[in-house]
Amino acid sequence: MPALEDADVERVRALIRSVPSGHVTTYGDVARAAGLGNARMVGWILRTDGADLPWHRVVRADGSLAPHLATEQALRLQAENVTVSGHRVLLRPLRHVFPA
DNA sequence: GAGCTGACACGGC
DNA sequence: CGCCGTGCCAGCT
Repeated sequence: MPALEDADVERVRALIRSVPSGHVTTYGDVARAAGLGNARMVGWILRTDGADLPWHRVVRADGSLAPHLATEQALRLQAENVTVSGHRVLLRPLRHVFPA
């Protein structure tokens, strides 16, 4: 019965807000921590209700960024001292892990 | 009601 | 290593 509920959306928003400045997380991690089946849903939530969130701290599993956001996202990340090479971030040392 | 689209992940090449 | 194709779930036309 996995129809996206308001509670799920709020959970995702809270998780992203909990990511400290200078750190980044992945869509997959957020999805798993929020109890969502697919990481695509996280992207969908951010697209609809993520304007007021630090969405730039959320990247793909391999550290790459979505084409349309790549430019601005990279800019914002660099402003937080996050190393960005091209359209890709080094999440190895900066990856924020959510508590199980 | 059916089909296309998308702020993703993963396995191959 | 990086690019490409396939699978997933929900929403929109």
